[in-house]
Amino acid sequence: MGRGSGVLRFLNDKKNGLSNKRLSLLNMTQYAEKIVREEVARILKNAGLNPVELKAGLGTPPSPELGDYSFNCVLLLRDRRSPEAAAAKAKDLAKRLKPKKYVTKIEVSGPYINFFIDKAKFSALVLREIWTQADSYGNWDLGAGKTVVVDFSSPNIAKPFGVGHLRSTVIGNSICKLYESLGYTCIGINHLGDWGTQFGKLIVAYRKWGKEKQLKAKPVQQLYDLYVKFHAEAQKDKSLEEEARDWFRRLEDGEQEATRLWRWFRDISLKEFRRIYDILNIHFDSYAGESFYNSMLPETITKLKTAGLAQESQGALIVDLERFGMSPCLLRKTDGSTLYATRDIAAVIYRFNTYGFDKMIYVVGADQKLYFRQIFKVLELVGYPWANDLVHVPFGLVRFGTGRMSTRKGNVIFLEEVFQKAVDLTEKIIEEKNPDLEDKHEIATQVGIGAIVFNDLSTKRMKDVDFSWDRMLNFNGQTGPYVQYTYARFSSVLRKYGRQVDDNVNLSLLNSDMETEIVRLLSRFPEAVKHAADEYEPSVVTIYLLDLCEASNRFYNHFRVLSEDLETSKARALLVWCIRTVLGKGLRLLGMETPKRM
RNA sequence: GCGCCUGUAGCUCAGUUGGAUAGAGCAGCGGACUUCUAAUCCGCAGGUCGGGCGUUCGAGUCGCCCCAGGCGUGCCA
Repeated sequence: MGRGSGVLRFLNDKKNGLSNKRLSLLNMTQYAEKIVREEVARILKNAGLNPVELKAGLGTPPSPELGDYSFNCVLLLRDRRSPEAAAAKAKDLAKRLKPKKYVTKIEVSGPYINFFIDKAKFSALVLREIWTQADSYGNWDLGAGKTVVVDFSSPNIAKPFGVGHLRSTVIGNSICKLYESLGYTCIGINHLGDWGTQFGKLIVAYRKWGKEKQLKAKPVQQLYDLYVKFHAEAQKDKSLEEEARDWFRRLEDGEQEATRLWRWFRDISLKEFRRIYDILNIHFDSYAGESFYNSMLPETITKLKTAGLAQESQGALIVDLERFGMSPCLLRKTDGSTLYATRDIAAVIYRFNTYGFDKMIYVVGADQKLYFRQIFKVLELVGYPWANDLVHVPFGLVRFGTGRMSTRKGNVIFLEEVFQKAVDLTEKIIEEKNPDLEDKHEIATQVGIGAIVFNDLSTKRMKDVDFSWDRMLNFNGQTGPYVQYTYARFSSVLRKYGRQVDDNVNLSLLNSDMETEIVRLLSRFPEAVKHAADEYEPSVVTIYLLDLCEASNRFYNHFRVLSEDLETSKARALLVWCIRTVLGKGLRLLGMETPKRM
C-alpha cells in the first residue's frame, strides 16, 4: 500500500549541519545581504574580534530605527552580570569602529552597538542584483552536480485522492522546487501504493458485491465504496480478512484472475490521479510504485539474510531492532507474502543504483516516523554508506470533525470536491469584482487551486490540521489569493507604466521607511529559500511572501508608482518590478501559478 | 506502560536557532475607493507564551517534572 495520508531527526539534522558547512565553502553565490553583513563583520574584526565572538554577537535589532545590524557586547565579557560593564564595553569598542563603505553610522545603545547601512547603496546592490538575476534570484549553487530524490504524494491506488494526500503532494512538490533552486538535480518519484493486502480486500469485495458496469462508469467512486463496504462487512464476518489475505497471496504468486483484476483497478485509478496532478500542475519523473519492485524482493530478502540480519520469528521474517530501542522490522508475513518495508528497502537500493542520489527525501506523514527509523536502521546495518543520506520529512495529519480522516471508515473529503468548490467560489468573486476579465475560468482555477495549496503550506508542516471549509475558502488576509492578488496588482501597474523598466534610476528617491523595508525584505529572499530547503519547510517561503506582500501593499496604498515626476516613477517601477519578480519566484517555489490579472 | 509530535490573543498561526518593548491574519468595533485592481490599506481592542522548577547576565526559545490533545508501539500501508 502507499504512504497513507499521513527519527532519525537528530541524526539527519546533525549530518545536514555538517554537510552544509562543508558545502558553503564551495558556494560562490554572494547576495547583497551577505555582502553587507560581512562588511559589518569586517569592521568588528579589524577592531580585534575573533570569528567565534562575531558569530555569536552579530544580530538584527528588533526595530529598524535602532539600526540594520547589531552587536551585543555582553558576550565579550567574562563576568556578564553587570549591565553597566556591558554598556561600558560597548562604548569602548565603538570608539575603535569606523564607518566604511556600506556602513554609514555606528551607534551605541546599552550593551549593543548598532550599525546603520547606507540605504541608497544597499538598495542599489539589492535591486540591481534582482534586476540582473531576474528569475534566478534566490538560486544557489550549493547542490551543483548533486542529485536529490524525493518520494512524495504516493497515494494508494484504488482509493480516492483525499485532502490528506494533498499534504504530501504539495509539500513534496515544493521541496523539489526548493532543492532545484539550491542547484540540485531533483528526481520526483510517486511511490504509488499499488501493491499490498488492500488489493486482496478489493478483489474479495469486487467478486462479492461489485458490478463491472458501475466500475467502468465511476471507477474510483466504486472502488472506494467497495473498500468501505469491505471494512464494514469485515466487522461482522472475520473470515473476510482471511479471504483478503489469501487473495493477496495469490496476487503475489502471479495467479491470472488476481493479476487481471489488480491491473484493471490500477489502470483506472492511475488515470484519475493523473487528472489531479494535471490540475495541480505537478509532474513526476517516475511513477514506479510498490509493484515495480516485486521482482527485486527475493534478492532483497537474500541480501538481508546473508548480512545476518533477517531471522525467523513467530513464523515471520524480521530484522530484530531491539538493541536500538525499536520494534522489529517485518519483511515477510507468516503466509509468505511481503510487506511495505520489504518493498521500500528494495526500492531505495534500486533508486541508489539508478540515480546515485546524494540525498533521498521521503515526504510521508508523521504517523510513519518509527517505520522510517526502522528501515533506515536496517539499511545502515546492511552497511550501505548512503543510509545516512536518507531523510524522512514528516508532517501532521489532517483531521476532520472528531477523528482523523480514514478511507476505511469512509470519512474522507474528496480532493476534487475541494477543487470544485474553490474554483466555483473564485469564479463568483471574479464575476463580482472583475466581470470583464478574460479567461475567467483559467484564472479562477489558478486562484482557487492556489488558495488550497497555499493553505496547506502556510503553517509548519508538523502541525496537525483540522480540515475547515471556512479556512480553505477564505480568500482574505494571509492567503494564497492575497499573494496572487498582489502579484497581479503589480503586474497591472507595470502594464500601465507602459515603458521599459530599467535600472538606470535615482535610488535616493526610494528612501521612505516603507521602501526601505521592502528592499530589506527583498534582500532576505535568498536566505529564506535556503532556510526553507535546509529545514524541508515550505512554510518559510509562504511566511516570507506574506511579509513581502504586507509591506508592498502598504507601499502601494501610500504612494503612487505612476506619479507626476518621471524620475520617481522610474525608481518605483524598478522597485515594483523587483517585488513582482520575487513574488513570482516564491509562488512558483510553492507550486502555485502567477496570474497577471485577476 | 514506553517513545515521538503539538500547546503563544476568542480562532488560525509567526517569532531570524538564547538577546533590546512577543508580532500578523481572521472574527469584533471605527475609518480610507471620481486617481496605478478595496481579494487592499489605516486605527482601536485583544497576552500569566499550557503549568511548575531549574540552567543563564538574559528563556516563548535550552533541561527536568507535571497537564492537555494527537500519533506510534510485530504479521496494514
